[in-house]
Amino acid sequence: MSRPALALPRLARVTLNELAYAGLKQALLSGRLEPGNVITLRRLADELGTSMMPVREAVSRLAAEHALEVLPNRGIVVPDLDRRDAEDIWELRIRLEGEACARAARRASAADAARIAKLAAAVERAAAATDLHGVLEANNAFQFAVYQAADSPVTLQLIETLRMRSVPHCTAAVRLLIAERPPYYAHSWQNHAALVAAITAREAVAARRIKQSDLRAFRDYVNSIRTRAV
Amino acid sequence: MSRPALALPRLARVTLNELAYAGLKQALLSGRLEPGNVITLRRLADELGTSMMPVREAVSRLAAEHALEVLPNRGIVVPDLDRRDAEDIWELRIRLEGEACARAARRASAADAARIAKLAAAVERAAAATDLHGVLEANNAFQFAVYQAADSPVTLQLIETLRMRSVPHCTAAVRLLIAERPPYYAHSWQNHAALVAAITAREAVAARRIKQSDLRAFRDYVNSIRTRAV
DNA sequence: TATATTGAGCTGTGATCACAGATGTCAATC
DNA sequence: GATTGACATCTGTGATCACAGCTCAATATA
Repeated sequence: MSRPALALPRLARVTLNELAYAGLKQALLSGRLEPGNVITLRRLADELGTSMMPVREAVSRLAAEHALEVLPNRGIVVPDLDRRDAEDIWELRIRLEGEACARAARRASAADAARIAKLAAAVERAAAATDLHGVLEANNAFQFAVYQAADSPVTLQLIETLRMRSVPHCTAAVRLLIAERPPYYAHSWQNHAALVAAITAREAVAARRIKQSDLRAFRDYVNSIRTRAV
Repeated sequence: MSRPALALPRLARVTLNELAYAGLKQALLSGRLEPGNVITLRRLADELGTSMMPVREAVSRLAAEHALEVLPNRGIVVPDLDRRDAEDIWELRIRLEGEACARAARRASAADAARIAKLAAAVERAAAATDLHGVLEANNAFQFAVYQAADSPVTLQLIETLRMRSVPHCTAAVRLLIAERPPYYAHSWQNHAALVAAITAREAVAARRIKQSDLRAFRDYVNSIRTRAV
């Protein structure tokens, strides 16, 4: 037994593969990749300063999760959702994210709650600056802090998968939202605040209800923008 | 416009990557890969008669879904679930598969119901022959026929992900079940029959209830076997 | 006999190359 | 002027190779 005994959870070396995956995931969740955007393995590899190998594995993973789509000899594209998949995903997000909020309210420590409150404030600041990616990033940080407090790694993973498909579908609408409708989303901040309050007060039922009605309202807004755009 | 106009949903060429992925997925869902089994990229490539390339992408995908785990310089292993992940996954399976059964009851056509009934009978035959992989395969065919009837592709995908992690966790218990406890699982067939009946009769609430109580009973059986084994 | 050490043989990771297929441009044709 | 055809270019896929790091068993050491 020559291995240093305390290296137990031996941190796996950070592979370029993982790096590329994390980068693409972040790009999807922050709205930097939008439906229709076509990218290329070689271009991505150049940007990362690596060969195509790590990138193609990362893309392959995301394609398996339907977060990206590989067009045989044309490139890689961010897929848009057809009506049916969109409905499915909204329904599942409402169910899973609602439940995660309820769990978070039951389990969050005071420190968790404080951290969550801080992140909620950051979202508001980013929106005030009409910074699209800033809003989406801050919002993700806020939401995932809540879901992390729910202390259910598998649920967290499913939510991530769903959001990677859902966010690009919503990006255009969010851009409009923060650019043109400040009064509209003002009441979304009230929901954020209410959620933070419910979690702090350990009111699981209220937390679920707030998150679910917020998501439904957001879904309706996105749908209204999209049907108008067509 | 020289392309034949009717090739619209141009069927993507079947890549070796996809083939390897499908093979591994099937191996996991049918209990041919059990927790602790260590495999190797090179061995898998040999078995498939290809290079390592397609296999490693397939493994990479499954590792992203936590269905496999890559041990840095030792090989690839089927991970077993710790208590917390196991609880999470049971909870989510109960929730999602229950809901899928309810949807299936609402939407299944008569033809769907008939097909489902046939597949349920096949499970029983496989169990009578104490054929472990046969049981798991027939069971998957039956269950997924139900979930397919639910007509929610995204839900189906999430259920698949969860089952790829759950099935290996249960395989040992199922082996014991079909080998030593025929009277025990006899009442599981009653549940299958009841589920088929509920779907045929379009009783969504009953379908959900039956599936959920069946899953809970199965979970408890698996847990009892596992704690006994320790 | 128990412990330490070496080294050969693995492992997955990443780079590079070859290739079939699709695309889009541009000239030849009617 | 509109259509067709061919060719150069670019795509992802798969094979092959080099390599650093770990494992594990045989060996040396006390």
